[in-house]
Amino acid sequence: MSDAVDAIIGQWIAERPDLEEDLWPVHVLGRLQRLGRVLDKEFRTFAAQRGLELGEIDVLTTLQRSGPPYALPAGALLKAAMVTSGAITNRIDRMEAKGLVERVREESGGDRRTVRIRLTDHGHEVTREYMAAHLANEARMLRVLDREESDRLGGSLRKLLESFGDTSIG
Amino acid sequence: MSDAVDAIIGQWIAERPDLEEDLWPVHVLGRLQRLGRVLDKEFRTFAAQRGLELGEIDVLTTLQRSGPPYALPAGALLKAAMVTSGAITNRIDRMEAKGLVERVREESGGDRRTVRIRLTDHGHEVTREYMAAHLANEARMLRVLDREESDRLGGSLRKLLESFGDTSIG
DNA sequence: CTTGATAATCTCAACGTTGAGATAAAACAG
DNA sequence: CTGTTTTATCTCAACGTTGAGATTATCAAG
Repeated sequence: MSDAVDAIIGQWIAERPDLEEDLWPVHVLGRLQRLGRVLDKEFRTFAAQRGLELGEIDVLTTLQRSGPPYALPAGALLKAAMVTSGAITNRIDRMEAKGLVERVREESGGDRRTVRIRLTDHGHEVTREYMAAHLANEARMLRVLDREESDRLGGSLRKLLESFGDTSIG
Repeated sequence: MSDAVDAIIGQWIAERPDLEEDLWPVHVLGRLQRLGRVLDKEFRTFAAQRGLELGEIDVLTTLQRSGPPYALPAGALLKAAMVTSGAITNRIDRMEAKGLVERVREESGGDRRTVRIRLTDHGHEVTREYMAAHLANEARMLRVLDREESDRLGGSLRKLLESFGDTSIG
């Protein structure tokens, strides 16, 4: 049993034997980096087959799971998506053109700097269909792990995320 | 102990209780997706502090660990980096301008379609310094896991990578 | 009030990647 | 040989993100 990371580590040991003792973090971080690329590609293709961009999925699901009234300020989406303000503006522009979300400015009383992004009925429907298909796809992708190993893996990953400060979606 | 993914799953259960049984893959894949983003940002910053792009690191380390003569055809770099041909051409252009690599076309006998990318002395030096700092940084990032948990985590990640077909760097 | 600082969003040029197509060389078939 | 297919690399326009700056609104202090 060996994967691409084993091959990479083997090359390093052959070329730089002096580094052998220091390569152990690559077993974890090299694989995480590589899995990040693989999953990104997989999810991007999955979304594209449904006419959606990965960043758009991000916005749709964030709004959906935020619950009624399915509307959040642009700034909240920005933090949840871990991207810059320019990226969110572009996403909302595109998604508004597709009829998935709409910009709502509060007329009376509220903070007139904020723009709330609200799921349209169409956006709701697209998101519901997408989530069902996406979760089925994710279950398929994890067939190789039994439930116990999956749980233990999730626990270790949680420790890492916490230690990196990724503890909140607000 | 809870991280951003716990928060996301909690929101989903509140908004869509009917999905609760289907959310378990998110404990693993949601975290992998999120760790991918976090690590990408971390490594990108780390490289930028040394005047390098993440894609450039990719090329430098691939050439270094390939061993003497520290030269590979553009196509090999393309597969190793998991990017398209246009991306590799651009990277080589930039890195050649920085004096990190050089294009070598075989004059006599060889296949004149292929272009071999070779590490320059400067590229060698930059790569050696970078690897030492990078491995120290990676060890620091994994402080939160003891060696046993780290090994077990690496093992589960290897299973996933293999099941996704990521078994070779050639 | 008025001034200054902070906050939320948008604008825009620069950047790296993608993906289709072009170019050129090599391999193969007749 | 000659013509076709395949392989390796480069070209280029389109795309999404970044990051700095502009715009507009709110808040705090005097």
